[in-house]
Amino acid sequence: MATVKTEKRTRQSINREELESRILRAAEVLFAEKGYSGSSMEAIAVAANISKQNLIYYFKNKELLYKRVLTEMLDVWIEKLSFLEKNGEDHQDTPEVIIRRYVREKMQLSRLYPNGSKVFAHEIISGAPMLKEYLVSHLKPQFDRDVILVKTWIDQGLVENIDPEHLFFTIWAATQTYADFSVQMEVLLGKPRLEAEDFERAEIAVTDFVMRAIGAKTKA
Amino acid sequence: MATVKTEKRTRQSINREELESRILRAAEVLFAEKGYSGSSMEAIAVAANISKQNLIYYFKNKELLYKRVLTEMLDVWIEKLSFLEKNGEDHQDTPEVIIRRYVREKMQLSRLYPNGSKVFAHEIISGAPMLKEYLVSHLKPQFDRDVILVKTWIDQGLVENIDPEHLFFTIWAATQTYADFSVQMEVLLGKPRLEAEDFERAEIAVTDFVMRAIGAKTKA
DNA sequence: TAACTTTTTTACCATTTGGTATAAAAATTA
DNA sequence: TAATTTTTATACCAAATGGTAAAAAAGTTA
Repeated sequence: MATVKTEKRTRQSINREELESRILRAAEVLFAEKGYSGSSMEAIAVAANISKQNLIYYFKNKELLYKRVLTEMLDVWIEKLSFLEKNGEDHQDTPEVIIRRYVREKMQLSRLYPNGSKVFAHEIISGAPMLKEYLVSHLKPQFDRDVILVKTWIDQGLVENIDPEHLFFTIWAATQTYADFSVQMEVLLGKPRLEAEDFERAEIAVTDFVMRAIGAKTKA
Repeated sequence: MATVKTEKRTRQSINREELESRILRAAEVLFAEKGYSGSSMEAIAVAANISKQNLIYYFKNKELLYKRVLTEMLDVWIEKLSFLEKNGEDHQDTPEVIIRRYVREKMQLSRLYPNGSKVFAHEIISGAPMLKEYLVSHLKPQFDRDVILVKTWIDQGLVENIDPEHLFFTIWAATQTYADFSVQMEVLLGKPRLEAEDFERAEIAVTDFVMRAIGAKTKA
């Protein structure tokens, strides 16, 4: 579609890219914590260590910046979410192996991109005003295929007669909660931060739940 | 502490109560959709069908109003969350019966108070600035007792050797997601709204997952 | 080095926001 | 009915917000 211009890597273009991603990271943190309305351009600029007007030079308005943060995150996200399909058709992995890997990948997303997850959560809870279209065009087709795959597993007797749609809802909720609701867990576990070992325990626990739920044996 | 004044039920006091709860409902809807910063006093007033200055007469600032919305919701919430403890000690219900009821109650909260759930979710995702203290003082003690109860079940061989803390995290996440992420589900299920039947299916699915996860037999 | 492009800074502004001060109106009580 | 309290409406404001206009500064290229 668009003419791909092979960027010359001048000092300027390098700086620009670096600054752009610095802005995006700063914005992500703020949007995660304060939501869209609660994050001012001024505050984002300060967090990125530039002037507000310079921020506006790079992202000409707040909505554009917000959408960039969202889509940058979804690029990573969706790729992982399509895991099931990709691995299910190519290889001949068992449902257990596939789902086990799927849960692990989702948990890693929560651990590695907690802010992205939170921005996404705020957005969905708010009715997905900026994202609904994307959900319809990108997530739903993939979801439909994944649901069908699980149904074939059920037909083949590979897993219990579970509810495929709600299986996905439960897996997503159970894994994303470790990013979105981390503060609640910190309080309840009496820890200042969720550590790597907490995520490991969580991954084992959630994986075991899901394995038993679909009727697979638990691997010790 | 405070002198309990037995309110005389004049026409004024009745109107006041009715108006106050109308404001709280309107505020809840807005906070759920737009978050704290995204909901202006003006917009809340309009939604409650009064003037902004009149709103301020009833709730002298935004933070106070927000906290009232939160605590009104938590009163309902926490009562249901203490379900386990209450029923576990008094009656001699089996873990299966208790957890089954617990999941059902949580699902009902998502169905009946989706806005409250969303306000709560926004708040926690944002780091619980207004609620952290409450979580420490109210939710944690209760959580600790519930965890101990599950541990005794495990010791008595009544349930599988599950991870109690993460069992609760998973149940909460899997049930609350039907309030908080309803928009995503609507898109994926291709429905304009989640209906009663969706909640029924969801409740069955989630209950089955949890039952299998804890190692109880599924009731047909 | 000169022309040109990209980036940064400075100054400004209209609108929205949460909130105050105050007086008018309505309801309650003595 | 008069005095008092509660509720509502009017006028206003300082601070913050997203954004524009324009020029200075820095970097790139011919």
